[in-house]
Amino acid sequence: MNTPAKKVFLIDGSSYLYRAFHAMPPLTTSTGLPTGAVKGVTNMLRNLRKENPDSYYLSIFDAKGKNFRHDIYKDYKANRPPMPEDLREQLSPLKEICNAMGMPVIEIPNVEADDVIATLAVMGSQQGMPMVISSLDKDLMQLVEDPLVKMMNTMNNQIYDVAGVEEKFGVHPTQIVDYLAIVGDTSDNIPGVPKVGPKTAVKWFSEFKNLQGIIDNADSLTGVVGQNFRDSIQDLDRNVELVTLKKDVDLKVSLEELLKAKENQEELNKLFLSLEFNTWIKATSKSNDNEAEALKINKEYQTVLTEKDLSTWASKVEKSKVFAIDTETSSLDTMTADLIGISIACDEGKGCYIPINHSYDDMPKQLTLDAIVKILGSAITTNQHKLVGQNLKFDLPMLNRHGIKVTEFLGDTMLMSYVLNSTGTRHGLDRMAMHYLNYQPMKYEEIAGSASKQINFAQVEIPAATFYASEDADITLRIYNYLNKKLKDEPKLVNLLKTIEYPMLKSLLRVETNGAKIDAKMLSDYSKELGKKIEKLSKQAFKMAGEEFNMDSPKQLVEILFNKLELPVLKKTPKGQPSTNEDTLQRLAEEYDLPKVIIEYRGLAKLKSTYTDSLTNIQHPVTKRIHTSYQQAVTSTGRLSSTEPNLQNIPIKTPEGRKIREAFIAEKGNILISADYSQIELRIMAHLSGDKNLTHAFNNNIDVHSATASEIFNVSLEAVTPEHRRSAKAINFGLIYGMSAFGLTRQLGIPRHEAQAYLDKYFERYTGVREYMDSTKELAKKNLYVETILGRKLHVASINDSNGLRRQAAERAAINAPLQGSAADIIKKAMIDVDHWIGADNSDIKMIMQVHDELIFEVKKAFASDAIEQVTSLMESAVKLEIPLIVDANKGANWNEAH
DNA sequence: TTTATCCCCTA
DNA sequence: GTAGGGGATAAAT
Repeated sequence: MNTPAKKVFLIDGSSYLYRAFHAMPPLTTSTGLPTGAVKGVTNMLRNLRKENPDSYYLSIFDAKGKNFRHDIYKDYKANRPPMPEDLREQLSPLKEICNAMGMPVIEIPNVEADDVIATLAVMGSQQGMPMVISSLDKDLMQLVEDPLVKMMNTMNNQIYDVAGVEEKFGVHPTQIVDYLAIVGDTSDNIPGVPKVGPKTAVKWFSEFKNLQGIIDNADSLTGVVGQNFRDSIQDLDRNVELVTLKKDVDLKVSLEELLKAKENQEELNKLFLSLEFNTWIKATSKSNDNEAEALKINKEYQTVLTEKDLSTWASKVEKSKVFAIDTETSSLDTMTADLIGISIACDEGKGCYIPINHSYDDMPKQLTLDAIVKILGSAITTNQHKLVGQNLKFDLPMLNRHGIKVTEFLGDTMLMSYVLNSTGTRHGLDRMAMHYLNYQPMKYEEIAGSASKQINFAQVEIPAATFYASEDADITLRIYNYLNKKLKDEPKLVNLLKTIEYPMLKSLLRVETNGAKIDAKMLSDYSKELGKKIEKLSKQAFKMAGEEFNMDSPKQLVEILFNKLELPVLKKTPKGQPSTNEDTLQRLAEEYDLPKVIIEYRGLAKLKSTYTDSLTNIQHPVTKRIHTSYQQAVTSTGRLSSTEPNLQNIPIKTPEGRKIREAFIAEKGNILISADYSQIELRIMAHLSGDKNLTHAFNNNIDVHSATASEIFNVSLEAVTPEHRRSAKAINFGLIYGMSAFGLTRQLGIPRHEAQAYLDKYFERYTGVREYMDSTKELAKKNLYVETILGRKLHVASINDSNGLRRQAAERAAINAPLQGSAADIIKKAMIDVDHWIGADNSDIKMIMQVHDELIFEVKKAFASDAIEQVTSLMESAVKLEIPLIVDANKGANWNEAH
């Protein structure tokens, strides 16, 4: 061999598969096939090969069957639990990937992977090839005695040569076998000498060189460990034999043959496709019809600067079956932002950008907005039923404000993706492009910079803007086409989009635009008041602590409470730090004073920072109102979420907190109305389960918690005490959350067996509920999703997870999802109906907020009674259930009064 | 400047 | 026990 030898990597497949299985989240394909471990190992292999491109790779797996070690020692590996089912399922996909990557799989029946690796290492080394064993198994360290053999932990890139082994174990690789024979190996169930661990073993080896040396001097070993060693001598030969790797396994194939393997990209693409590792699919030179081909569509993006080109695109819009549109703007505030440009795509791979308001030196002349509205705007308006976009809740107001009237549309890719699988990916354009098209579009930061260096889109040069904006429209169109195909098999979801999500988008637009009026003066006064109280409390706290510290810092608080003042640590955070949360402080407050002050401080500091200060800050400069942004494609269950600010977590529990609600007011001559569904999730539970007792309570307008208390405690409805009712309420709530006796114990502060007795009694009386919960779990396990009353599919990925904790969490989520999700469906339907009734530009009544089961309106005082009647009626009849839906509605000068 | 952690507000 | 958003601090970059 004259050419320098290439390295050969020996991959210990099983070892990595196990490690990845525990390290990776429990991913599955859309059909439920577990893929987390395969993904983890494949990723590792890809990285390894990237680092070492000019090398050979062999993958060694454990094969079926017992081996000679089981004959020597019947308990060999006897402590190994069987491979979890969802790991076993990943074994053969991984082997296929290894083969396709040109890392041929070697498994020899009745031979352990370690012995195969040892054999290969010797074969390679004899031919002068550097061998790298990629494994986590310390048995293999013995092979490093060969100067051509090294070990590598590919998870952290640590390399073990002779020095590395000595550093890690304190012994030379030639001593590893003896070392393991003494110390033992728990993973293989090989018992070492009792009480002898690494420290003692290393000490002995440094003194007596090897196992024989130690045995020869056994009598001189002192103490219990010395005696233990003398007692164990008869087992040590066996241990040595177990630990020593076999280096002469008959592989039936030569190393040369194995090293001829080549990667097969087409095969690999097929595997990646079936495992849904879409981002790894790579185009092959040979044309075929897999998804990767989408990448090779040529991009033809045009800048439109003349009326002639504009007309051409207007007629393309007219002739197209579907076109995607995207707007570029000067800010994210649709009420004030300037329109910087519009991009359009009518065919995949082809798009245009029409700059309108770019502003920089040496800029080409742009078309006027007037011309654009006249030529293109009318084409868009008359063809709006073919318009698709990504998050049209943003683009529609931008277009409308600038004279391009769009009230209808064909589709919104964000919502299409959301209804298909709310949790499959996030539903931003970039993430969807990666997920569905395996394509990474240009990022906004790439052309506009990021953070403090970010420039306005108007300053982006038109050629760069053309590429970025056209690509967004193009990608939107491609994603639309892709998802539209997927929706062909999902008529219920199409219906959900058309009857709920799309109308909801338009209603939300109006709600957001309406905004809520706040009393900024009152908030800032309250903020000052809170500020004073907070200052007083912190001074008090500093005095008690004997020093000043940052009370907002849990870390510093731990230092004061538990180190300086030596209060007992009752609870730790997940990361191991002593917990200082309210629950813990409350318990400490029984004995100590400082925790009490901190609790009070925290409560007020929260109100000030999160509510009084930030609400005043976020008041809109023009309207002076609060315009939240409702996120329609974020939650797993179908609920909305609210951001900037979050109007769905305004305090209500404490009097201090409720003062924040008093700041939500109405314009002069107006009044607020709040209408909320009563017990909606429990009612849905009654409807879905058909449980007789629950249904009876709701049909006869009986207080449901009292009814439950009466059933559980065996007393008449009249005899239910407040304490009974409180317990029953906790159970009813827990039910919705898929509770366990453990959770109830914590909630009610009662012993576990008592909580269990309540639950048993509950399910005895409400058999329909029990059956519903069981069948929901079963369905979830079978389908990997559950459904809401309007047919929304909610996927529960971990429902068959081998990890008990994860699986149970998924089961609880599966029970909760149809209840929470159906409630979300119902209020969305109600919002659409109410919004429809209100109509456009109605100054008598405006819908201004949604808080999951509550709608808030601002109405003319004279119209309040009519409004309450109409809103109540529309909400109660939003859907027809087996039990009535009840809405409580109230009016008031502010939100606190109205609620 | 971004990311993680802890805490706390809602239905 | 379910589902969210977000502020402040401290560490990582």
